[in-house]
Amino acid sequence: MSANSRLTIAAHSLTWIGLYQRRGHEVATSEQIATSVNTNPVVIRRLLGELRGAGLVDSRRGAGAGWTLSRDLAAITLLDVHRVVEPGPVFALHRATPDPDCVVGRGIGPAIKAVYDDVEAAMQRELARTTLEDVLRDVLAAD
Amino acid sequence: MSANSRLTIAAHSLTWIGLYQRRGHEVATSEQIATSVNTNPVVIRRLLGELRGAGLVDSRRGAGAGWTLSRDLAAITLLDVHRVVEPGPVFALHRATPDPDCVVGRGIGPAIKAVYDDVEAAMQRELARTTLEDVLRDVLAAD
DNA sequence: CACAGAAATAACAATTATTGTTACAACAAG
DNA sequence: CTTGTTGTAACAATAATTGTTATTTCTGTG
Repeated sequence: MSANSRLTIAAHSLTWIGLYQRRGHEVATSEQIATSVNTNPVVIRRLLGELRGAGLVDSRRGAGAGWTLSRDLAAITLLDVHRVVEPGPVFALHRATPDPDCVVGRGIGPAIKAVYDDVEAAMQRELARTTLEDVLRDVLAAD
Repeated sequence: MSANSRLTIAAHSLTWIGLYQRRGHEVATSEQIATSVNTNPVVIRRLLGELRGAGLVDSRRGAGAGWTLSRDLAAITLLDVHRVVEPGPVFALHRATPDPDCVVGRGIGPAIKAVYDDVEAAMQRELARTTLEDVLRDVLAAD
């Protein structure tokens, strides 16, 4: 697969909007965000559009339009973002059903899925520990 | 990307070889394994070839050839397998370098990478907790 | 030595996700 | 009405996974 930087780009975008608003601006445009991220504005709009669907950001249209956070940075965890931009499991089970006449073929699916579920849970616990406020703090501290 | 079932197929293959050997057989052919997994033998050979490079299996060529485990199932964790078949991080950073003239552009990479590292570590801890012996036990218990 | 069975390997197509890009429609502030 | 920006569609480029076919290489056995 090509590199999957959706979570990175989404977190970057939200953090940028948060800092921009904190500095007194009303709305951030996808053009501005794209400049900081170094990508195309449409990429930003697509991602932020998904995040809007999850209630993390709002958008205004028309002249003077742009994006605003729906919640404070401190109320958005990386897990919140991850859930939106990376749905679906990290590991897939078999693409085709394994041989039902084989013990291993019959039992391996459920057996390994139990492990995958634990792995996902551990991942989510880690992602939930960090808010975008934490990220912004680290960003500013490193400057 | 297409579904990533490499870890699942690899674990299935190794578990199958382990059970087959435990039942008194010398070597397992990719044809047999492919039947249980329900895929093409070449897919199995490719994966097992990578696992051989990591010292998890051996292969014999010629007539009566096939695959054998290099270690007991109890000495192979899912992390061992994962390391071989899914190298590289779960989350990628930016594809293109973010704007160095922007505070967020400068700092977001290291800030978020620290989180990603913690997530990977948590994932690996979980994967290391399960051996293929555990998997086989669950498989047989469910039968 | 010849044969047969199986791995080793190369090559290709199909599918899919991500990313970047262009173009244009929809919309709202002034 | 003009202008700036989102909303959206459409497309290409890239890349990874998976499946498949075909061919070569190796080795045990008769």
